Amino acid sequence: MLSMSLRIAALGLLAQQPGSGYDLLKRFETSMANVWPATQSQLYGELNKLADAGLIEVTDVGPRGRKEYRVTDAGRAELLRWVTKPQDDPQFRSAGLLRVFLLGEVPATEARKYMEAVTEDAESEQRRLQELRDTLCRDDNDAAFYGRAALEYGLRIQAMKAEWARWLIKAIDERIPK
Amino acid sequence: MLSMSLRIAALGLLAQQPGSGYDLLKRFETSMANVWPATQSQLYGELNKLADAGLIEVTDVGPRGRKEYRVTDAGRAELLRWVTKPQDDPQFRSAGLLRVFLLGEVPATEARKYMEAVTEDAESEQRRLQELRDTLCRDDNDAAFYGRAALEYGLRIQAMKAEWARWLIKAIDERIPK
DNA sequence: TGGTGCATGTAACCTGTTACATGATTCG
DNA sequence: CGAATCATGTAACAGGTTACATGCACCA
Repeated sequence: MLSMSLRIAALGLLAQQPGSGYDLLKRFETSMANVWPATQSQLYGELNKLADAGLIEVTDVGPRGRKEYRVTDAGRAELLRWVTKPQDDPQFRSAGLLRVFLLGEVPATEARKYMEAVTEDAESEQRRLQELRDTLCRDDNDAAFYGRAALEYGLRIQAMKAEWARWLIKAIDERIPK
Repeated sequence: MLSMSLRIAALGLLAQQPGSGYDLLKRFETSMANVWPATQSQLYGELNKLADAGLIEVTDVGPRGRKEYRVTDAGRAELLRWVTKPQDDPQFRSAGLLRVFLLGEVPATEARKYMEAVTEDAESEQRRLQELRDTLCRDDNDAAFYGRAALEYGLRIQAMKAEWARWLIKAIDERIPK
């Protein structure tokens, strides 16, 4: 019962704006995907659990059994509690970094090739996030403000990653003579 | 059956140097913990699966049932295959970034307080990694070289994170008047 | 009326965590 | 001999992915 980040992600999106599971799913596919991705299956299950726990409630049932959800006061309290108590976050894991860690076990040419791919990937991710930022609304509400802040973090990560990868490639090249 | 990063982490550590599950566990707790953490329970299970799959083999059984493992040729091939084909990596997830994304749903004072904690956390992590780097051996072998490269990545991330957090705090302060 | 999109749900499976469980060896 | 450490394992559960399954509503 630790962590529960998906639970919070769904709760938080509903706090920003009410909607159905289907609506939420769209928002997960766009903005939230870069921060905490979730599948359709998982999301619908979580919404039912949130409703059972009284953190959200169904305000309306529309066509095709569409359930309109809204956060409750208890839900807002839980959200505040989670945001201000960053105790039980899941540990950092990176398959990309694991690869780097093990790069010594493959031929140097393969290692270099991998790092080149990392550079290109970081650069293309950077472009993708730049485009995303340009298409974003210029709203001055809180959600848009912090959304842009999270996006800025992603941009800085990719810039750093590309720079680091180029630095490592140079170091590999200087080592090869040995 | 996708991803399998723990499987590779264990295989890779054994490729760097043979040893028992217990030996491996120690290496997971120290160096590998920063890249791909694993629990004792998970590791022993994975070692048996790797042996069943013929990617590693038991070369010796010592006191207390200690099993000495070593990678096989098939294991080395699998390692090379995984490193050079970064297709099925698990998606990026960050509880910290999720918090930032949802910071608009809590009072501004709480949001600011959280970002201050982020700054401090990044700075202390940076110090921890600096200390780790200083205690590391100066070996010039491949494993040490790429281990330091991964560590450098962590250092740059923390530096970037601290800088970004300070930038965001400034932006929050400039927004408060509204 | 037929296709696309809306809308939700279930089942099987894999990964990862926590807790429990057991016993041998070494050293003071 | 008792404590710490070496050494491996199992069981229960939570979180996440994939695939399957179903049906309504809207619009051309």
